Amino acid sequence: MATIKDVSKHAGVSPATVSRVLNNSELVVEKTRVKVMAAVEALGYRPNTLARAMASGRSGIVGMVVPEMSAPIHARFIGEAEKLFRQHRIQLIGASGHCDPEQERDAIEFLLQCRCDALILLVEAIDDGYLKQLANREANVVLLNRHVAGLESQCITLDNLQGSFTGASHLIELGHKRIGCITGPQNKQDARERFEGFQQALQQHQLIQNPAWCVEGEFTEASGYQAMAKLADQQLTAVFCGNDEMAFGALAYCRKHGIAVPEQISILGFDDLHFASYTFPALTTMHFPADTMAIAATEFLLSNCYNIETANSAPVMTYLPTLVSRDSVADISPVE
Amino acid sequence: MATIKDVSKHAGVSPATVSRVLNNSELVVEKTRVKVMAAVEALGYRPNTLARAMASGRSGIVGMVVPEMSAPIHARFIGEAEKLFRQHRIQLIGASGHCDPEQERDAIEFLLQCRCDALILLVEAIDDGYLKQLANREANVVLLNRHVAGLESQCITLDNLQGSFTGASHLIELGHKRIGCITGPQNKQDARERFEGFQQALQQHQLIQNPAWCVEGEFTEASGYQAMAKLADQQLTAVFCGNDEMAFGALAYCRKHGIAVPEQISILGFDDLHFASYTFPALTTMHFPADTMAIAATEFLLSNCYNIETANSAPVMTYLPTLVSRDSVADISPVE
DNA sequence: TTGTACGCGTTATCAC
DNA sequence: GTGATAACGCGTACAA
Repeated sequence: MATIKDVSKHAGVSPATVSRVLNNSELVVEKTRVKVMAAVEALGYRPNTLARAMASGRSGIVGMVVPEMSAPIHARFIGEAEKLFRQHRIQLIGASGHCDPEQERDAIEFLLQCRCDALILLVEAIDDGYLKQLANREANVVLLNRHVAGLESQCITLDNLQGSFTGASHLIELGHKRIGCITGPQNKQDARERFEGFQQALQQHQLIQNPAWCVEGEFTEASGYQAMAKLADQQLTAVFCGNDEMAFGALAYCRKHGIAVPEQISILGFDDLHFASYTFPALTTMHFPADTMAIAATEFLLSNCYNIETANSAPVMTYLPTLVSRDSVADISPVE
Repeated sequence: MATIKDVSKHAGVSPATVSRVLNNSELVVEKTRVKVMAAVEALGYRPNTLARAMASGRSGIVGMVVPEMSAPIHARFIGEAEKLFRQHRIQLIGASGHCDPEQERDAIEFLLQCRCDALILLVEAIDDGYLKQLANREANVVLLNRHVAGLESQCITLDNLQGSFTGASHLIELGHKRIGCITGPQNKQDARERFEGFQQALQQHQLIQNPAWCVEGEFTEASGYQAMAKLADQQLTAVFCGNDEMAFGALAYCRKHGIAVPEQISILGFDDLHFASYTFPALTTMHFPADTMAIAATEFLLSNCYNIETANSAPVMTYLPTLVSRDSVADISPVE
């Protein structure tokens, strides 16, 4: 593959001049520029990003760690960020952390070796201390969906507590009193927050909180299905699910066992996955603005790390889930 | 960040020796190796992947282009490949082509500038000529889901035609005679192949092929929904869908309009997305082994580009979709 | 077994 | 405006 030297010889100028032309330096006379561009064309020259990074001290690479690249919600994060970054000729590289402290750490170390200019981290298992040290000494870091004390200005988070509070309140307003809950794994922060918001809503309305009505799932359909099996004979009128996938599982259980949703039982999800509108009944759920948050993280770095000002260079750092009403929740409040 | 020179000074050896230790060269005495490793630890040294790539002429980067990184099926491709590559300390970087020739080309050029050692391409719009030239001159290339004459040995494809033939035949064997079809966009190769297989199956069983029974969709739920609207009054007993997403749309239409699936009409999908088992009724569909194919592509490159032999270094290049029977297709064959 | 010196392809800092 | 030249951090012949 042709190098900058090849181009310079072909054009009869110095490598430095070629570099200037390629980097849109003003200090190049039109005639020279044309000559150089012609040589670039003729040789099919492609600047070497690696060499460029070495020389300039900027890699033009942003790394991103998500739990699982193949999970729909994470794919959305990556997809949106990649699209926006590439418009600015910045390469996003992804790595998966699998919610395991060692694997997350390994992923981060790996990205650091690639000399990423910045890191977008959606990590759950790794400890705060490591992240703080990372942010202070090693790299430009944005934390997604995680709150670390001292790093507030770099955390883009979803207000899970407020979101599930809103969701549970919606159920209550519709007349539901016997409300069950399928929570996510309680070793995860977001699952805990979502459970907490649910509990607070019930508490505020002085509703019964029966431990038998709360089952811990694993954020998967299968676990939602099994959780619903345990909840089925508790005479509940509604079930609040920690995420959509468990809600899908719960829905599947109800269909399988002839429990009509929402006539016999209402089901509320959380995340608003793409498929939520195609279940039967279509899932009422709390919308998680993943796209918006991915874009916010991207714009934050574009501005803070690359000095590129975008339409929205001071992105909002905390997002609120909004209720998306579909067909899986019934209004059972007494008729006036 | 510490460099190899810093480490060498700290350890009191030459940079070359540090390099040897880091690359597991045999020519290092144990005592030296310990000294060096201690220095590495002490300084928190991380080898610079970029510099390493420059010096060795190997970037250790594989690029991958998919139509849309946020689409579930593509996310699966990327996720699987990344997982396997990273075990071998190879970085996968993804870019989206959006099914547009210019954007696909741009994505490829961009990856080439990053000096990827190899490219995994899931591109639909770009022309064969460009790909051939690329494969012959520029890089190690694997084509996913695309057959290019002359590049057979580097194409990992799904036998769409055989798959839809199998699917349609299944419908026919179950007694269906009035079978409609919602095809994907006919400017896409896979959509055409799937339609072709469908037609061949009908032809072989001498069934009617009414043009009014075939509607072209766009591989999206919305288009499947609309297509089903056109098909609803054609007295069909089954509809073959070019992919699952359109089948989801068709399912949604049926529910909305009180058409019972599969009692009144059977629906068959194609792809076997994760979500297919959670629709109502659960979707009968043709399984697209995306995970397996992604792993095949990865192993192919591991072997052919990095000389790393894996469990399965001579992967199968053509895959056959298999029928996954769920609940959306009814047996209406006359009782014997 | 270890050290020296050069090259990888580019940018940046000087002179001219 | 343009051209030498020295970095950037590492791998690797070659020498010792």
